[in-house]
Amino acid sequence: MRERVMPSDPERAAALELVHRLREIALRLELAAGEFARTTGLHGTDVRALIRLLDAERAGVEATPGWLAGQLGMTSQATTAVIHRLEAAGHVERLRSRSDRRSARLQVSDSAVDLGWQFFGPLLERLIAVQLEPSERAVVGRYLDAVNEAIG
Amino acid sequence: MRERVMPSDPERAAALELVHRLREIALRLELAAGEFARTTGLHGTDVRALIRLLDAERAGVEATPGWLAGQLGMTSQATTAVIHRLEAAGHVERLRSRSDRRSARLQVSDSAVDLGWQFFGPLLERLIAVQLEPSERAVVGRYLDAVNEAIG
DNA sequence: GAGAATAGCTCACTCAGTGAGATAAATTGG
DNA sequence: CCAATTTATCTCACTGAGTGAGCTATTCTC
Repeated sequence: MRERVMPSDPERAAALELVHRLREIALRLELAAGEFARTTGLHGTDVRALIRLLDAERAGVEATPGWLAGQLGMTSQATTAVIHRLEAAGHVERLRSRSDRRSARLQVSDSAVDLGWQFFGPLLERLIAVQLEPSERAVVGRYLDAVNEAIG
Repeated sequence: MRERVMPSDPERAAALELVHRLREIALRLELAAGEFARTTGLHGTDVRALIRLLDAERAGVEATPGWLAGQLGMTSQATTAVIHRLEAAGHVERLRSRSDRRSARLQVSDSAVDLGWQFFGPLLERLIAVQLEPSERAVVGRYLDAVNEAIG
């Protein structure tokens, strides 16, 4: 190797630039969630839990307390507390699981969905409004998929 | 309007799909930061602070406690505590600000940079390794820029 | 069916983050 | 140029989110 290839490589620098932009987006989404938490009086963790529960519903996955704990990277006890708070606020219902009577099925209430839509709706609309040609969208989609795979 | 245009619009659905992938990336980056925190014995907030400080350095911005508080969306007191912890761990140095003697200049130590590189280096390499044609990279770059603008 | 594993919970505790308020330096108005 | 105000940060006392230990109920395994 006659010279430092990597850091001076313009291809590499350009790729790094994309990663920085992705991180910037991640940061801003996090701050937006934090702002939502403040305006609704919820805690940051509670908001993250709600989002994960909504994602589970969308994906058709049965959300249990244990599953949620894994998603949040927290202990089951802390997750129990989160669920209690969300339940008290009327955002989540704890239903019996049919398959396992030790477990519970967590269901997000309509009011919580409405609340989230009220706050994130406009943001989501702006994001969706970013127009791309179908071919461009395919390129972006492939890139995001590759990134997701690289992280996971 | 004869039918629900928006939800059934395939363009819209495809755009939404991209947003979901972005959110997935944001979530995974967050979890990676959490894992880094656990392995290093730092707190999640401390890691976020370190990352922001490194970003500031890269951007040539002078990082003060007040600036950091804003970046973290936290009070100045909590930020003082974060800085104390990072200082005690030897990850940050508090230097005098030349322009304002009330304020401090926060500098990340080399050891912290090394530590971060050790953990995030491999991840970053995998992300950079996602190969794109220059034209594709331009498309992705434009999309990410547009998304960033839409969030901010 | 006995023993092990699993899902979730309660209890007691720790410490991260907040509100109130202090200090010190910079800025502004007369 | 000095008093009043604002700004940047810090200390103190407190709250409550998250953890570890350990319990109960149910399911799995042999």
